[in-house]
Amino acid sequence: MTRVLLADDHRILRQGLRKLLEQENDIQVVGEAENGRLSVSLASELDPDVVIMDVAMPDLNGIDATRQITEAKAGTKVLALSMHSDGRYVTGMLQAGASGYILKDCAAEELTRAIRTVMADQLYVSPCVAGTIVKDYLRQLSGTHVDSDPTLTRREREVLQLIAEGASTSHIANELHLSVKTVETHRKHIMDKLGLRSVAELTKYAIREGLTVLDR
Amino acid sequence: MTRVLLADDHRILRQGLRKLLEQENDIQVVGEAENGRLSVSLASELDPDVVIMDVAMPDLNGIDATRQITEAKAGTKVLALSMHSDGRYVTGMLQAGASGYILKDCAAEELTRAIRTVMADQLYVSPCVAGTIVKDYLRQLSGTHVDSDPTLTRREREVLQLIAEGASTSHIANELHLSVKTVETHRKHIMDKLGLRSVAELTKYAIREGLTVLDR
DNA sequence: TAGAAATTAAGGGAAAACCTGATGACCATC
DNA sequence: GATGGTCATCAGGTTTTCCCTTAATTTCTA
Repeated sequence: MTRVLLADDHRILRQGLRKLLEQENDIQVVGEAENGRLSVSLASELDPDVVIMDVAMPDLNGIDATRQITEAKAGTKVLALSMHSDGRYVTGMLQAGASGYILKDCAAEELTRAIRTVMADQLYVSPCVAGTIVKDYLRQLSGTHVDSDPTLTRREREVLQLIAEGASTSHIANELHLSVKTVETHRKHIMDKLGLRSVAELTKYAIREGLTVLDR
Repeated sequence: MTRVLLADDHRILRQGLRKLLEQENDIQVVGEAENGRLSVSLASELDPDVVIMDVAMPDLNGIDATRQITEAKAGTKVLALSMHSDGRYVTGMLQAGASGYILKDCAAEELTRAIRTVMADQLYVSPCVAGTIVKDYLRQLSGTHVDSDPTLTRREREVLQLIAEGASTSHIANELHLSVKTVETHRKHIMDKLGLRSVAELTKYAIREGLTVLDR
């Protein structure tokens, strides 16, 4: 029996996925998470075989959540379920340790096939996004390995996402169980690394990097 | 028996909704549309009682699709199912003739309740978006006619742009030859009018409104 | 294993935000 | 020509955040 954790910020989608997966007699949904942070703690608590992970989620995005989950327990498979076939999301998720990447545009059969594939220790990537990966791969082969942006640490990305979502310093401190002073330090490091001096600029950077979205 | 047409661009979500709705013995899913244009032609072909309509869809968006459907046949109910609680989407859908508006964040029970409510010729609006509507309504009552950009004054837009470009309060005050206190007041008015609480949110709003750009 | 990077956090002064309140200026309309 | 509205301007006082420096502990890496 494959035990599955669902991580997506839309409850109706989670409930629908649960119904679809419950039809399969070798798959069992053991939990649901409405944001990335919750998915990390539930993954460690429930120890599922597979986490179905949306890429764009509030609080902690799917990429960083995936990294935390796969690093905490290498056996846990993460299957990305995304609206976007954007190359940055795909490579980001796979680099973060995801074992598969499928689109919300796919059929339920593809989802179950993907689950069984990653359970067999193989990668599953939607045909429609595979092209993107190959393109990125070829670009990398051709030597244009551009590392122009300074790399933020995990913690810094986490803090940046919350800043860009409009959270105050004290709110972030609470959320991450840190002192206000620590959050301030992270913010300063982020600004120093990026050469930015305001929340407005940080927000734009976060949007470009896909750490936050423009709605809401 | 209530006959339902599902219009959403994500197949996995449509399949999930279908499974959820099939549990109800007074509801029957008679068709699925993956974009707005298809939903219009399927609505006329299948003549469903209710169309569950995503707001953001390719080809033809949910608002215009709703307008075409309700104009073609007044009896067809449209129930908006959206990721966003943004006021413009909500009012846009309702003005286009939708009988309800619920969020993807809702539970399946809320979806079925909404379907039954609109079938009883009543409006159903998610509690979380009702506030937005009431605010818009009150603003309209108070006399200010609703433009594409409702209530920001010229000065406020000027200040907002500078905020979104990363300028500090004192820099804005200098730039506009104002006191810091005046700039603070403008900022507060902007936030109050838009219902936003942080520079990050203001920045996103400004980007959406084209007041600032994402580059640099 | 030594050095570097990451994460955590404190103190203290400067700056900004937040809340309340207030003054003209302008503008419609009654 | 008095009234009520928004708009634009700003002050005082309180709370919060920002900024700079310093530093301990953990973790990664060469």
